[in-house]
Amino acid sequence: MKRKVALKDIAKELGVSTALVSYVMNNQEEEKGVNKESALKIREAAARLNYRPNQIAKSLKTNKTHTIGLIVADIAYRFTTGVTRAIEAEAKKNNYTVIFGSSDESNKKFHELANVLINRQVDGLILVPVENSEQEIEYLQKHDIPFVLIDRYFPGLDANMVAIDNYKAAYQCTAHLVKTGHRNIAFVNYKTTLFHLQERNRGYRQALQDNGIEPQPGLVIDVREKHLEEDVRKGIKQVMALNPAADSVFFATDILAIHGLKNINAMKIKVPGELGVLSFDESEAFELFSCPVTHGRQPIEDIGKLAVTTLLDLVANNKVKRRIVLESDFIKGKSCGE
Amino acid sequence: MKRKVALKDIAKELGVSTALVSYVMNNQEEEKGVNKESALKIREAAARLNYRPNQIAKSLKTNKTHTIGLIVADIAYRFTTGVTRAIEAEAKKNNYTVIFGSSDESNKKFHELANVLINRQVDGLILVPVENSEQEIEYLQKHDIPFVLIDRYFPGLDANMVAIDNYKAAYQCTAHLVKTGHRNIAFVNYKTTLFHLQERNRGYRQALQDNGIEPQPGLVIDVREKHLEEDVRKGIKQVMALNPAADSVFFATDILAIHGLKNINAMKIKVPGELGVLSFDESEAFELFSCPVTHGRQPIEDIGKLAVTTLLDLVANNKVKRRIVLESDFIKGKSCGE
DNA sequence: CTGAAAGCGCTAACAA
DNA sequence: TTGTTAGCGCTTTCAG
Repeated sequence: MKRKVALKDIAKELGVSTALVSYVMNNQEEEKGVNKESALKIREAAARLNYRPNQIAKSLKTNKTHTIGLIVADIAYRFTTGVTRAIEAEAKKNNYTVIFGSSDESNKKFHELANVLINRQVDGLILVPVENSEQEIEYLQKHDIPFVLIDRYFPGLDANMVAIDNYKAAYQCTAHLVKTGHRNIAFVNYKTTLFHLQERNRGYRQALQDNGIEPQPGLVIDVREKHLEEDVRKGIKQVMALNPAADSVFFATDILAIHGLKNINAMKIKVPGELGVLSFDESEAFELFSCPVTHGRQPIEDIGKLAVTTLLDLVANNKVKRRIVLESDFIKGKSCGE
Repeated sequence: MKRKVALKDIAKELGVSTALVSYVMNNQEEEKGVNKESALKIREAAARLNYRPNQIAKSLKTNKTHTIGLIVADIAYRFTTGVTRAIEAEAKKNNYTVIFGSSDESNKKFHELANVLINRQVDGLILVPVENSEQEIEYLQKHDIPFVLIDRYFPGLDANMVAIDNYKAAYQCTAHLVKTGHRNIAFVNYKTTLFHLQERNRGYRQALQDNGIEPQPGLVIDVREKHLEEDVRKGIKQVMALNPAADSVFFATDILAIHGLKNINAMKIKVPGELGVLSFDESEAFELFSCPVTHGRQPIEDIGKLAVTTLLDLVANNKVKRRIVLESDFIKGKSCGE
């Protein structure tokens, strides 16, 4: 790469000081009362020499990078692409850039990424925490590093966060299955300590109970993340083989639903005839299924947007404390026999 | 945020020079011949004071940020998530970080993003160029900014790139439809000036010709990116209404295929019975379709990996010139009546 | 084996 | 209205 042109090059070219050039390049000509003519000359020279301010140098001086670090759980999730897009857009609106990494649900990678981002002096972090990442979160708190959790959170940690009410969402979904005539409702969820997924579990159970339905242990499928395909396949087989067999399945996440539907397809189970299906969170893939899938929907745009605004408030004034809980939507399809 | 601890803090704490601390923190104790004891003391103090090297300062000094800028066309594409993941992994292996932005197929955004990334002193760029971005590319060339194009490229521009042979891929796909007994093969593609998509067009035409099939203008559907849903819907209707109607459809991209299949579902057209379907590039969504979709597949992992290695070679020695053209795979499903 | 010091490109307080 | 200059945190040369 050629030697880059710096402030002092254009100062020298024009025989003015670097301060003057700096003022003009930062559009402070007004407040600093720079002569209109000088300003013009400087702009012209900057354009001619193709001057590009070195953000690195600027950051070192101002101790602000205008950068947000984002750690997502898995780049392949629909939640991730949606929220990343929203975060990027909102960040851009505020003149911030996003540096982004995926933990792939690994606590080790989560930790490493946080380190890299902090060393790069990001102004703050937006995090989708993974299982067992409480320590890392506490570390950030202890060291006053501004951050906002999204999607997931830990009940015991008083951190800034933007998420939905997972209990309520799961309750609504389950209640919808009951309302559409189902009694033997299977529930497919990850086997995890993540609080937001446990909340979905709680919502499912409570809705059953409130409708006078005895929960059947055989209808609850715990899926190991590492054995996703296998466990979903076995789970679907299992709930269909019970007596009485499941009349419906509630998938706790879109990924689980996709794998479930794949198997339902393969097993030639009719939806909604033989089996009602409901998913929490949606996927574009649903549109190719033989029947519109009824599902809950997170307000992904809002989550991303609020995460950024909260974080920037936090950066500006580190006394902010916000726990934002949003409502989720519910999209009626035909997969529950509505 | 609390005041961070810097090199000189730990130097002062120990009564040694910053140089010594710097050597140890960069694991240069051997080559610089630092006393083992001093090294130990320094490491201990660094840990105790929770020292974190300021990458910004380091970058300013070394003129290397160890950062790759990545501009993708749309974060929602499966190609994007796959290639981003591969790029991130390979970058990490080489101790590089990825800063990432999405142009959303807009040339303006592409330009702005390139600017931001360059100002942040990324060591190099990996780009999925958008329509009409030739100027930007030429600018980068003129200013010796290291970059690699992926997925898309411009035949007239002699730039480093990693992509597939789109002509050949489309030829193979079309030939497969012929081989499986189809003659009235519709082709759905974007109306675009992007070379790689035109190449798919050329492959389609040539395959028809080589098989003695007269191309029918009515079977070629040009989709406007801004009117994706509408144009695909109308297109499917149109090719089914022709006389003779289409007996198969070849979708030039996964997105087009998804929208096409959605309509095929809605119109209750039987695949493969009434209509053969073939897609170039795949989507997880295909798995929920009533029948396994035959499709071409780009070697996404390889593209990402090779893009990074090429870029890093380029950064180390700007004389590299590489135009890497990869073969694409072909996945047989059942959607062509195989 | 260790320390002093210059300087990366920029900002901003202060002086003129 | 403009110029001078210290210094952000780090690397690295040179001297001791």
